[in-house]
Amino acid sequence: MKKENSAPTMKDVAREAGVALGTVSKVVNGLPVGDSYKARVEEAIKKLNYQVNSYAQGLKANKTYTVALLIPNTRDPFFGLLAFHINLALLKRKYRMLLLCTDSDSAQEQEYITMAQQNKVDGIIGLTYNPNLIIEENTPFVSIDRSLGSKIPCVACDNFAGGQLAAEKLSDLGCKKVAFLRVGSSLNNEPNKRKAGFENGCLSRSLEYEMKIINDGESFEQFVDFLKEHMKDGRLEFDGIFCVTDGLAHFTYNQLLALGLRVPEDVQLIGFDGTRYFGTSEYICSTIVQPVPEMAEMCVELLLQESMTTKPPLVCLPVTYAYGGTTLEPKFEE
Amino acid sequence: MKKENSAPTMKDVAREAGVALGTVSKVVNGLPVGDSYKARVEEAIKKLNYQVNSYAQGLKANKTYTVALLIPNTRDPFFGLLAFHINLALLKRKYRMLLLCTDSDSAQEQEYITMAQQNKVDGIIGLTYNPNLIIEENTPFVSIDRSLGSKIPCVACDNFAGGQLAAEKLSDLGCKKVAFLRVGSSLNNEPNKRKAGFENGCLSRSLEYEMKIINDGESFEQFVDFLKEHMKDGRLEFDGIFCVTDGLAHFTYNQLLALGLRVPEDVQLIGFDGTRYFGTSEYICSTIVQPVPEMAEMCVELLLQESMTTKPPLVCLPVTYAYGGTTLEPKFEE
DNA sequence: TTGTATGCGTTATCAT
DNA sequence: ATGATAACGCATACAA
Repeated sequence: MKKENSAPTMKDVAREAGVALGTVSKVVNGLPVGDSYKARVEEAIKKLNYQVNSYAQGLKANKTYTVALLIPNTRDPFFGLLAFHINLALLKRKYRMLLLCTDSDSAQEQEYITMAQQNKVDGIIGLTYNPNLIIEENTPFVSIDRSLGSKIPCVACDNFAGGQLAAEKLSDLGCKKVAFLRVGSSLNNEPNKRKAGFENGCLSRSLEYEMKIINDGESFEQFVDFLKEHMKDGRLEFDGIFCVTDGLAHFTYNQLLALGLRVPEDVQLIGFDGTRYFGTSEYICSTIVQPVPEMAEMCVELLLQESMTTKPPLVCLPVTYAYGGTTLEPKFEE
Repeated sequence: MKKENSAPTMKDVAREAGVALGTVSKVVNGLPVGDSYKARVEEAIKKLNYQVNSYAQGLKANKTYTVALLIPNTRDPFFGLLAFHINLALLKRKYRMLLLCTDSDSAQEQEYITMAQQNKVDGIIGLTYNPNLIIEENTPFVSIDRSLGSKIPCVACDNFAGGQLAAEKLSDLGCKKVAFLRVGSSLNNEPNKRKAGFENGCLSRSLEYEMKIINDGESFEQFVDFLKEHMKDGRLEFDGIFCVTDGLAHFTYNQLLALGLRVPEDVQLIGFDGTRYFGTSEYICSTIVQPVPEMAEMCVELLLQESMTTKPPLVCLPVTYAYGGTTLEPKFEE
């Protein structure tokens, strides 16, 4: 009577059923076993309410069916959506997910990677910002939105095409002079390509444009100043603005209203990400939508695909444009 | 040469350092060891890049430092915020969190509880809807927003006080006749108390009120019909509306505008939850704010508090009112 | 087909 | 203080 209240083990089941330990293991794992034995074992399992200990299983198999997700938080709508779909994709495959919110702390990112490896996870999916991340070779890793070297696959939406699409849409909707507002990351990550795509789109449409780029951590007030500088006689020089994220678009929307401008009549506004009210309602603004479910599936697929000898270093998934009230209605298009 | 690429084990470290297995264990766990031995072991650990296998640890200790969180999703802002703070609270205590999004599927809820127990988690925190959930006694459980029996602590905000506060605020802000809009859950959960609190508040202030309650899954169109029925000569009979969630408040806001009404000038609107744009910006509407960080801390505290012999069956945390543009500004108050 | 024995990586109890 | 050894719960190769 070593442990009164502890959960029953295979040994307990074997004793209860009057069979050997190995037999129980076989029944549990669906290996061929005599019918009468099988029945007795199953009865004992039910009686004792036995459940296999997956920690012990993992110890044997050196496989844990667990994947860690490193992400800044689940409070930002984009991150929350991403975490949700990655969770579903993993659970669908009978994998468990360890959530590690880094709270945008680079030191935490490194620490949690170590923690994940101690947990002997089968792989790690990470949306990280630490520029000096050290990834051990022995744990499969998939990065989101940022390349971590050619050996580690990176999954992102097609940010360049998204920027381009934004420019083309603004042009299609009748804009003559547009602006690009961006909070720049010093990191060399995929979302940075939105700028190049936008410029490319403007050039191909001969659309006049200007850009205002501030650094991460700097005050958004600079955008307000920028807008004010381009006001003349109560009118803004721009009739279209592309913001690098929906969050910035929302901020800009409020500023434009405060300046007495109408959106979309005076200025049209396009954001990026595809953020919706309450996760599922309307879009908060007209936006370039990231294919989050597909990105999640791709991350999981790439991570668990053992057979792939050479994994693609960068996968870009297609984006779409969605109307969200801050551009002229589709029916107004030519 | 059994496993070429596998992670190094304690045995490998012992061999490398030329000491016994037990000595390595002591060094790792900070138990007294001779200085020269300690140095050698630490050097070997660094050289081999050794990391303890917490699965094996858990097997021995029958403790895994892992907690499972059952939640419908992380896409809804409230759930995303809650998951984030629970994750932080657990990580702060060196606990790991298994995320199990149920996608509002009752069958999944039960299945994931079983899965969590197989994983030998040290406890489960659950925000669930399955009316017939079976919780094994042997795993500590804390429920959010719904009582699961006197043996299982339930953590929630003070929903009754929140409803009451909403009524009082509307009264303070000058409302004469108000309405309560609610999507009812057939479940006997805590948020249902918002209704009773609101009624109580209206009565204590002698505030005239009416209620429109639809069942979960029914169309929101019924609310639109309700509003239209109470329109007379382009004016609404109500000058204040309390919605059971911010999501419903947002929907109602749009409907009111479509009916040609001004918010907050013609009708003031208060929601519930404290939802913010992008998780951290302004409130989406005037709202009763749930103390999410405190609720998260309380859940974790109650779950891990071994010493408590008798845990409280229900803990209600205080709510606050926040201005969010759909009520008259505070300065307008008397 | 069924039972037995060994090992997975760690901790803890022993002697030494 | 240090080293050997048993045990945690399970899977499996092997013996019966």
